[in-house]
Amino acid sequence: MLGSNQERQKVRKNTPVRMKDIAQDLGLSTVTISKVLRGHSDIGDETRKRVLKRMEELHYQPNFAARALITGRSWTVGLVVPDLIHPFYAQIAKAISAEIRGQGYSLIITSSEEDPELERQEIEQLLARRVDVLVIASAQWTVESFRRIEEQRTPYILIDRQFAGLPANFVGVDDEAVGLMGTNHLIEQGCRRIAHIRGPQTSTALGRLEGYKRALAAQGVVPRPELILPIGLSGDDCGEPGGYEATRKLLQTTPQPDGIFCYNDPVAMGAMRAILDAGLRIPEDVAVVGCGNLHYSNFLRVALTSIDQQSAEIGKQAALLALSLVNAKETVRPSVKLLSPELIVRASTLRSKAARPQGKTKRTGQSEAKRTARR
Amino acid sequence: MLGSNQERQKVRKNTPVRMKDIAQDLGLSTVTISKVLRGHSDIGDETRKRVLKRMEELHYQPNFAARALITGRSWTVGLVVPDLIHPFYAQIAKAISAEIRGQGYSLIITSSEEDPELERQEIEQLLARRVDVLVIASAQWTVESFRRIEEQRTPYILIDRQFAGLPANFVGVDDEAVGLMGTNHLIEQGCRRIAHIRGPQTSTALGRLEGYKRALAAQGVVPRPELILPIGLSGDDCGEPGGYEATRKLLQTTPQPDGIFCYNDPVAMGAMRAILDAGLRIPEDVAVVGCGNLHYSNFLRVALTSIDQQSAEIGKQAALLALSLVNAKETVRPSVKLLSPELIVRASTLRSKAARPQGKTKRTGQSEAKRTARR
DNA sequence: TTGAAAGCGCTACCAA
DNA sequence: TTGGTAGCGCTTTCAA
Repeated sequence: MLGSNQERQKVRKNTPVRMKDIAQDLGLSTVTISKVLRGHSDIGDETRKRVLKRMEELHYQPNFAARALITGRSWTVGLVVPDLIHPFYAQIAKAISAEIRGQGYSLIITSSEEDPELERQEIEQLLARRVDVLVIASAQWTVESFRRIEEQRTPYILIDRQFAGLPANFVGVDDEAVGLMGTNHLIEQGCRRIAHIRGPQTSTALGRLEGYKRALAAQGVVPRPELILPIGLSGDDCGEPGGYEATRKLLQTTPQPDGIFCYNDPVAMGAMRAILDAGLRIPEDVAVVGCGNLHYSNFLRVALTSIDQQSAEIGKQAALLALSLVNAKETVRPSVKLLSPELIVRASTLRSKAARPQGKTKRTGQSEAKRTARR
Repeated sequence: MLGSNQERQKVRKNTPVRMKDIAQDLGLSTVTISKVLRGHSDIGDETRKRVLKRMEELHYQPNFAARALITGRSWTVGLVVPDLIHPFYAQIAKAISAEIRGQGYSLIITSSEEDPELERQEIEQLLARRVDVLVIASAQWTVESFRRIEEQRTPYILIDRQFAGLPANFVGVDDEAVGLMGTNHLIEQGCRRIAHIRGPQTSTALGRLEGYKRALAAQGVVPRPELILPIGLSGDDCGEPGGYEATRKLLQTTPQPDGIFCYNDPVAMGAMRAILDAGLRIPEDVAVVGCGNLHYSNFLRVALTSIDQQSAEIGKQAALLALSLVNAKETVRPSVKLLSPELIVRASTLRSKAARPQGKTKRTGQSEAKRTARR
């Protein structure tokens, strides 16, 4: 046994073990080894055991490239996100990774930096690598990239952001429900003049805006245009500073808004800073709701009520859908999964006992904070 | 032109374009196509142009698997981190990705969830995929996994956490300098009884502790054991709640500490909460320094002074080192890159005008906050 | 139950 | 300057 091993080492120095090596050691053919590896039934029990034993001994690792070449499957999932640092996407990446790991898949992650052109290139690169399936949170404005993917017949799943008129697989939160939920919560807290700081022209932002309007409409309130502001400041940087600027403007309208539903948490943080800077109280004078439930929402000067977007669940569902797509024999028709958002109530909207959470709602204190360490 | 394309499509339906297809179309051999693709010099100008044109037209994409099989290089970098959601690691991942993108490499990312066994499996998986180089922020206690990597002769780089006695490539921040810097800053701010909430038994935590002690020693102060506490609460969860518990204990010692140097930002956040809950002021009664400079440090009830760990720079340096390793003809001897940390002074330590930042130090207000949006 | 032969798409080597 | 030949390590097919 050991003898033949050493022999091999002599001949092939520093090269990984191949099926051929095992076959030669055992006086079998590579075909037999291959079959054992993949659990074929037509192999003698005795032979199977010998082969498995030798594989162990030599730390045999099948060569993915060779396998991919012949099967046409790379056993990789490609993920494209606009920004890996954003906890929302990081969480999705983590969930996908965890879900596919057990099935022998690996995850190639790329970050498009919110740049459509870069995203296009990244997709090309992943297609060239023949990933078995693509999961994309797109920063595109057009659907052109997706046509290219379809040409290559690589299955793909959009997450987070949808495209009207593109019949593609989609997993994301129901953004209209997000808008409804946030606005209704403010109404329940007794807010009467509710403003909205809206996001860019994405399905996400438009959906939330729509939900905001519908919630008001349900109360017979006609949305006042001066209470719907885009995120302040132009350019890419439309987070905290943008929320600050927009809120400064909002506070100058009379009568002042007494509640603000914000496109996302950074914007809400900016809004809160502007409110505090103006000498007003949160939530007594102005209540604030964010979206995203970033994990630090709890540690702000005023803990921020936010709408959780189920990032882990989005990742998980996307992964499951991805696995089903690669295993599908034929092209299946696109499936759309809309997840329900969840309201996390914190201090920024909690006005006295008037608070009466309803529906899918969670109240929480500091104890919820369970995050991280070791760095 | 179009004619031959359609012909091809007839024969090979739904299969990606191969070199062979282009060769046949143009009456050349695959070898010529291959050379054009890789920019070999020994190809006629005329031929090169024709080939490139046809490649365009057919959207030719080289098959990575085939190329990998023959060259033995997979053109992938494997990254293993303990937790993708942690901004520190996310930032590193992003920086590596950006750095290798231009060189034709893709990044396979896996998260070990701080679980050594899972990390071992992930490394095995990546080795089986023949990644060209591994970058690992390890959650291991032993060096066994690394021996396996060395056996396979895959170059690897440790980041963030080091292992004593393991001569491996390393890129990380100088943790002793971190400890020195944080503690010295507190001293400069006039703190006299400086406590330390220490982390687990990793190189990172031990280095910071060492720096803390050295800074005190330089002042002729002998560190008092009752002022050095491990993160409170046992178990995995040693972040914010742990910092809270440890600080509650610290505040019961007499005389009370007037400054706390914390292992990381979550711990510091817990510490601040405990201090405020005890009715004390930050920084007047107790000043607090964290480590990590998580991007929300600015938005806390009291903005947190923190020591930045250069995550982007770590990622970049690791990527450059990785690229140099895959291109190295022979095994090169391990290189160790220790980056200098950077002190970011905020409200949690800024005591009146007594503040006189010195050395590599940055003072900052809200304006520094430049983060994200579109979600 | 086992294995010989063919070939996946590409590149290395050397001859024309 | 161009291309034939010979594989890379594996799976597929089909014959023994």
